[in-house]
Amino acid sequence: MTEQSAPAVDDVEVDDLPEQMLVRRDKRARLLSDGPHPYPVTLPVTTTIDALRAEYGHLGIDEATGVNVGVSGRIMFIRNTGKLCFATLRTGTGETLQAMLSLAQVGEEALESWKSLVDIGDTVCVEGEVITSKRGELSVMADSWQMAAKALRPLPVAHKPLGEQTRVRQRYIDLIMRPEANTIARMRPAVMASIRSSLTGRDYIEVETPMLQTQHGGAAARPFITHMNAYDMELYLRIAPELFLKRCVVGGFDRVFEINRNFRNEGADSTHSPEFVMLEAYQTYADYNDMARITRETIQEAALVVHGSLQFEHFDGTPQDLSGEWAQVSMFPALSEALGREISPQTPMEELQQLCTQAGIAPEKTWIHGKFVEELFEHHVIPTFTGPTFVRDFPVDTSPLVRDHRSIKGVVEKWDLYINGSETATGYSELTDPVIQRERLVAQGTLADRGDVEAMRLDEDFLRALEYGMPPTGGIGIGVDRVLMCLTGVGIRETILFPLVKPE
RNA sequence: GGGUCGCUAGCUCAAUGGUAGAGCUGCGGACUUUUAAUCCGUAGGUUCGGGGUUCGAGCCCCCGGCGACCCA
Repeated sequence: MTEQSAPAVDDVEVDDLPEQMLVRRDKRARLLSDGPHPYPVTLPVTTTIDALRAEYGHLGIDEATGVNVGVSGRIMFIRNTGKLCFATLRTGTGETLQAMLSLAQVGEEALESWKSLVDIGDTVCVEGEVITSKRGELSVMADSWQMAAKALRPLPVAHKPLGEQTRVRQRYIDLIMRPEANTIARMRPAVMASIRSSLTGRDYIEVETPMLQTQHGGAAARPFITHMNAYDMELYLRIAPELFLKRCVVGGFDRVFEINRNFRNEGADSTHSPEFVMLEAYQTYADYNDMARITRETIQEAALVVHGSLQFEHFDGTPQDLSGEWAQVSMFPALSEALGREISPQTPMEELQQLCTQAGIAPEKTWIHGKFVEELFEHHVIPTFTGPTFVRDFPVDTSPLVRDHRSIKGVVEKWDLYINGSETATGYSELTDPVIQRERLVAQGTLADRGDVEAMRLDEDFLRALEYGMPPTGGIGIGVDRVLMCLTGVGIRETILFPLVKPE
């Protein structure tokens, strides 16, 4: 592209723009030549819409305060009459304030430029007195106005729901238009802070462990693979921080946690995102019962922070009750009851395969005994849950990092927490015997060699760490996105500001 | 992976195989207390992309793209 031809191409592209964008570009040009500047470096802002609402929200009808302010906001609605103009300014929190421009106050020139140059979607700054209108609307009666940011693209109509595509692909529009999007986006950091506070309040230390790993482990999942040029080697984006956090425990962190992103190279749907936020926490001298209690309390404390109650409603009005103790079921007995026949770790594979076929579940070649049991459980039992439920005592062969149950043969001390049918957290009494751990990981390696892309690889350094001795330890993983889902009722892509989407 | 549905103006949506429309937005005009202001006038389209059937395709057929839902 030569310098001579570039402007010509640009001109063609500009000519192709919809009329409304051309109009706004023209208004920008007029602002540049005649003022006020469409993109000023600074403005006489003295307060915020939220602060004005808080301080003067109680005013009655047609009151004057004598207080002069400079305040800025995005124009959501405009109502112009001949000599008096109204605009609804909105701030990021969704709070609004009315700007009023009267001929008597701002003069003919400023009023005319306002009417001809200002559009819905522009961000403007008005200076003037804080008043209420004759209808009681809190307003600033402008002495002058300036442009804060001229919008070159029109906003969607405010009265119709935004299309799903726009919501996800252009979240900034979603945030401008939909208060609910804003609320959810602000709920996430509140929940993150609450979780941190719940754990640090229980003497946990937060650490950060590698996201780029030379071998992936700590969960059964397919990793993303990347390449490091300096060492000319393949690296994996982590699927879990578990093996590093356990190294911390070996090193003397008796209570340790991490909140960060995990990456799993699997499908994306309303409950799965390829990158998601996971809390993992480990506590020495705790078992999976202790960790279940901490999990429940942590989620309950987060709900209290954002809803003020453990009984609240989702955005669609669905009631959610997180109060009290949560139900606990044991996997094999619950499945046996649902199927009306005894299912145990000793049930023959052929019988499980047959049950899957009857249930319309298509087994995959890589499935092992415990996987069949878990699939049957998901199909027959999980849909019957009515509130938050801990599912306890999982098959040993699908949980290679968990210790055997202290009294039941063939299962491990692991639970999964289901809320609204979605796996929200998991907890263990961790396996601390380095010899058994090695045997389990060797078995995983065999599965991987057979083509199970989710199986773990042998992590020699992790085993070496365990061989120095890890005290009895309980561990949990809480899906932060899933917690947000149960607090809001929306899909995982709505809890994430910028979920991965295929390019348009 | 399989099935169903969707993609039309800036936005949200209409349109028996027969002139592509509406509301809001925009533009021009009126209006000094509006609240999605109102009233009058007016502009706005490569119907997701490609191919086919037909006198004629937004619509029917095939291929592809993106998405939603259900199933596995």
